Amino acid sequence: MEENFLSNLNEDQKKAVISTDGPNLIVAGAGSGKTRVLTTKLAYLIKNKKAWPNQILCVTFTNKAAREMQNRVMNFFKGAKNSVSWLGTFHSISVKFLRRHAEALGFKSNFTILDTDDQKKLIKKVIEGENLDAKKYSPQLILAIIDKWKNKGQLPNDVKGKFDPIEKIVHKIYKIYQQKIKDLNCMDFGDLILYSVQLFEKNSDIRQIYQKNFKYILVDEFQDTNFIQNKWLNLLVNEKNNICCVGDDDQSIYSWRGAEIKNFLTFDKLYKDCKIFKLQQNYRSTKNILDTASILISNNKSRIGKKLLSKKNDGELVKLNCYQTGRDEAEGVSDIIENNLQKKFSLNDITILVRAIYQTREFEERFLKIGLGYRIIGGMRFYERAEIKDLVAYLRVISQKTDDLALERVIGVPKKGIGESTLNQIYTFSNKEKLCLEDAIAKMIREGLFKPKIKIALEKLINSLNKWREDSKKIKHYDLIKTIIDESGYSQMLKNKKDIENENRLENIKELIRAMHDYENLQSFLEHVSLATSIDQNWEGDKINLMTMHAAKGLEFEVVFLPGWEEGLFPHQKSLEEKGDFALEEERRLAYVGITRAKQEAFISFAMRRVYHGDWVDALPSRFVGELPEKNIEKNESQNFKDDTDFDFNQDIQIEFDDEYRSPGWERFKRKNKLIK
DNA sequence: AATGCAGCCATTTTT
DNA sequence: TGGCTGCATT
Repeated sequence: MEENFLSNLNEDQKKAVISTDGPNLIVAGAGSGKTRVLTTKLAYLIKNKKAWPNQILCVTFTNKAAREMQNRVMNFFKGAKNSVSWLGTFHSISVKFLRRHAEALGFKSNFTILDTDDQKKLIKKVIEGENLDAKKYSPQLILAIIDKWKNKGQLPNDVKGKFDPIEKIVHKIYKIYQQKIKDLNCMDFGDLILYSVQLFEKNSDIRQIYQKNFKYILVDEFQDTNFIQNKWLNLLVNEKNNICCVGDDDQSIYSWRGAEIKNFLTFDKLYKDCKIFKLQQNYRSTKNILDTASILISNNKSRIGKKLLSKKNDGELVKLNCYQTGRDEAEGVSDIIENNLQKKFSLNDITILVRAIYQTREFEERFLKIGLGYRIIGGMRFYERAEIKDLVAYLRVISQKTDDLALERVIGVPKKGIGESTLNQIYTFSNKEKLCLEDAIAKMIREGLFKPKIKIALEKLINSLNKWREDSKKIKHYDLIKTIIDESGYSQMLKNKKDIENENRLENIKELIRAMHDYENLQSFLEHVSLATSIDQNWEGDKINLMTMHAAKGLEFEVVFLPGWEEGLFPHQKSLEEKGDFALEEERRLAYVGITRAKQEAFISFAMRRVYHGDWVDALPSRFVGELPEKNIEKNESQNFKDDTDFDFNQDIQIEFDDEYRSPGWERFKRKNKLIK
């Protein structure tokens, strides 16, 4: 059995697996089998009776990764009944803690998790309540600052230091906002981690229970943890310091979300007797692909530095294609797929990775036109669609009466003849009486504060909600939703609409009902709704994948297309403006992540002109293009221009020879192609 | 209160 | 380009 476990591993991997006790840091390059190591370690701990499955805390970056790991471990132990119960993302594990111990923090166990949309709406309400200019203080901006504080583990009373005028206001809003969501018995994403930390800090008895229980802690993608997540981990590590973190500094791409690479780089300072393992054998990509990625990333100054060795053959050269326009690029990519790739690969093996999600649109249009199947991972997510949010809002209020945000949506759809003014009255009343919206409405009805028409509408709604709550005790949640769709007038509303989108809406609702079957009860379904990540959507059928490079982290594909390598788009201008050289290096890491997703073939491309904001914009090749190693690359720019008689290449260069737009990559690109001396 | 239209703005990445 | 806000109309 033990042979079975370890025989698939190389020497370095084996060492990392069997070093179970004390702090361990595994520095694992792209494609070096870090997930395999982590999974094997998990199984190894169980097999050797070092711990029971429920005594291991294992944190992954996405739910998908958690699920895969769960499956793999179960495969090790065929017929085992115990799954690894504490395996999940920081957020999903936190929810588990918080549901159990909500009272200790003054919450009720059935709290609702707010999404970004809810957060913004709530902040907007606070801004309006404070009579502030919503233009100057956009919810977006305020939320970003609040999130930053939360990522650092600071609740309103902990935030200190010198405030600039804006931060002063934001702090005030933060205070009110935080109180409000607590009153609503809701938590946002940041709260899940933050309150877990607070739970353990304030209740050492509770902390000790878990600390004792978790004999081992395993952490994946450690390079992308932020301050508060690191603290969360440190609070749970037992006195033997049995914590094993896996990561790759070259794949740290989430600093904008508060991730601190410092956690990774100073791990051995925090845990003095830490053992460090390096995995440097790449089993994923061909030599050409790996060399391309390695040379590119070597332009970064701040990195631990490691040399990845490919276990594969040279493979195809990495193709570098230059197109005239964004549309040509989409056409070119689809041509390559149709003419060359479809013979060798299934569509599922082919993925297009973009910097920003809106870039998928051009490809979408093309694939629709020629009838190639595709799926977009991320973007407008399933649970962000209006009809889905509507129905989920009904479920939320039923599950928790105090969810005012959901009730407000419910009041709005289908239309009940209740508008802003009535809503404002209700809000005023609920503030005064310190009641949630629903209770406020009920009381206002009793006191006869509504006009007859409105009273009838609201009375009907309240009665329905109560009925559905009763129903929910008797019938399955996936039947409950059907009742709601029917009795709320939602289905009638859809029937009355006659636009093209309607079919899609009905499809989505069917899919919602189907998805509900996968969950035991209403609450666990609602939890899934708020914590599902973009890559948690369905991967069924044989289709080309479209997603951002961020979303592709941890995944691998036979063929990868990397379009849009243009200055301003990639590296993205906004990131450079914000954080300069630091951001540039992160963009480069993103490029590294992108290239290293490919197993057999990689196609990098850029366009000379592109439609942006509705009009044509000239583009320059990304500086990263100039950093690609000549010997591993096959360039296909020339024939594009040869075929095109309208295009005066020299003239275009002159136009673009503004200092402002000059990028190092472009200079080098031209030199290589003998466009300049 | 609901609908419709004009003009505005924006597009980085997400648990 | 297109989605969203705000204003005017019904």
